[in-house]
Amino acid sequence: MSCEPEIAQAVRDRGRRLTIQRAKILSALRHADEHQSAEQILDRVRGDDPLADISLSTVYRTLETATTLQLTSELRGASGTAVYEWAEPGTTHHHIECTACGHTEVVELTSLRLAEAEIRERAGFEADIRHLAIPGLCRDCRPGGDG
Amino acid sequence: MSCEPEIAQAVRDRGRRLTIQRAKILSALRHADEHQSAEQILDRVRGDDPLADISLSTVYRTLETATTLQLTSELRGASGTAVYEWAEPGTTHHHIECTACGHTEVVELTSLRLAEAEIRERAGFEADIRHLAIPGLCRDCRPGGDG
DNA sequence: AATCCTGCTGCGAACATTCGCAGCAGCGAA
DNA sequence: TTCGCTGCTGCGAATGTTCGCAGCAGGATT
Repeated sequence: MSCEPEIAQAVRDRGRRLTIQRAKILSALRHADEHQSAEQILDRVRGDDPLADISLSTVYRTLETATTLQLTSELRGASGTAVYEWAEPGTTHHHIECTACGHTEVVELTSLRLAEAEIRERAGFEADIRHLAIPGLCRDCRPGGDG
Repeated sequence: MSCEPEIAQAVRDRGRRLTIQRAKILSALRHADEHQSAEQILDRVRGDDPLADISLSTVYRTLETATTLQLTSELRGASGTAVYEWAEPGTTHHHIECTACGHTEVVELTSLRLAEAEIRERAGFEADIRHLAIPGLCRDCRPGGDG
């Protein structure tokens, strides 16, 4: 697809090598319409090309690298399985996950911008809160109930 | 120690059974001066009483339950090993962890109160941001460097 | 004090993820 | 176009955590 050169460029611009494994893995995630686990990504890659024999280790390593490069983001929720999504540059969103029923919603929280600033001032850290999983209780599960 | 009755009460008040395993596990964490992994807690329990043969599964299950009951909090950083700490009621603090070197610091972020309110309004979730691990780059690891 | 219900535990297996190592391949230089 | 450095991959083992199941034990009731 047309965005593959962009992916290639993005990887190389950051001083990493573009391997066919990386190209396929990142392209699969780029074109998925929702977040994917490592195994799901591997299935997609194999679906596109059954001869592509990429190891699961490589999927994990590629996603780790790409997350460092801010091309993707990683979410480790309570489910026990980490999921990954393509991080469209300049976009921000946050996942809130019900610790009781597992239901998740996506919200963009403007107040977290303030948190980034506060962290910079107080600790000198450059926090990355573009994509974060926040635990909580959803409307249906919280003590107060529905209302 | 003197706080064991309080732990016992806290567990029972929440409708759970107080087993010797839970008492020992929670007491060990309560008296640790920093956050502990499941394995470290098990070592402490065995250190106090070498005959106490508690399984690692039980440590994990107890910590999961206690976290649900808000007696403890769980932090899953990038290190791959989850750590737990006693959650003193009414207290709040946040861990920022450098994704490059692993260095962590503890800060209390007042701006996250706003985030809780924003989440309540926007999604109806009761978020629990009392203790959260936030990824970022520390002063030494961020591109800008030391300054 | 004895009884019962069911929540909790220990065990071992399963699962998700990371690591170590030897060999392969991207890409810059010649 | 070839060469060489070294970053990347596949494999399999190790690690950290969760799950399923059978039996035990907390604590309410009598």
